[in-house]
Amino acid sequence: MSSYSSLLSSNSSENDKPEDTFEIDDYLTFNEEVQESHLSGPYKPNQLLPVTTDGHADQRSVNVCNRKNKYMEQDTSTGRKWKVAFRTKSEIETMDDGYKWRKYGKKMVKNSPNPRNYYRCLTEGCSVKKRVERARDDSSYVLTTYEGIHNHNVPLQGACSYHAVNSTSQYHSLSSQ
DNA sequence: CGGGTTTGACCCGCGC
DNA sequence: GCGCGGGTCAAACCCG
Repeated sequence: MSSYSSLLSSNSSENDKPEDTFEIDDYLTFNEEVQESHLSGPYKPNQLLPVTTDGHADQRSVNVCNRKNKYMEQDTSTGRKWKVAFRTKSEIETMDDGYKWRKYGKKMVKNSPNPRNYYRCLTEGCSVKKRVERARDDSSYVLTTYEGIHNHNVPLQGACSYHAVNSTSQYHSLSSQ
């Protein structure tokens, strides 16, 4: 895929070079209150939406995200939230995705030996949050959940250099949590 | 000294 | 009402 940030932006720009991208193991995006009329294809309301399993977002995925972005812009007053979750097999947890984050919390989660870390986007007026934790069943995987849509561009152009290694394509559903 | 992190306390929703 | 678990706050702390 191109960078996560360009995927989320309503007008996806040019693709990054392959060496500037990171291989994701899974990529899920879901909207808590999405209306079926806003989605095409087999997706249903409140359903997790597997976007890609090979580490590259396909055109359908981008279309879904773009549609959802527009939908959210129309309904920010309703409290609808966009969530994007993906899993990477990586040694490091805090990957530089081009945005500036501040850590504001850390919690041990039940039935997991690994803590969950909470981050907030530092850009003023942007309320995007993300949660990072290691998978409870395999600590070599990092689960990252983004909540919200950035209302600004990536502040650090060219900073999206992820080097997660040995990605695989196992399906993983966060709905089991 | 300023900005980011740590960490215990606090808040809130939910199930019983 | 109470306890539990997840999420957030904020003071203390750390570090460049």
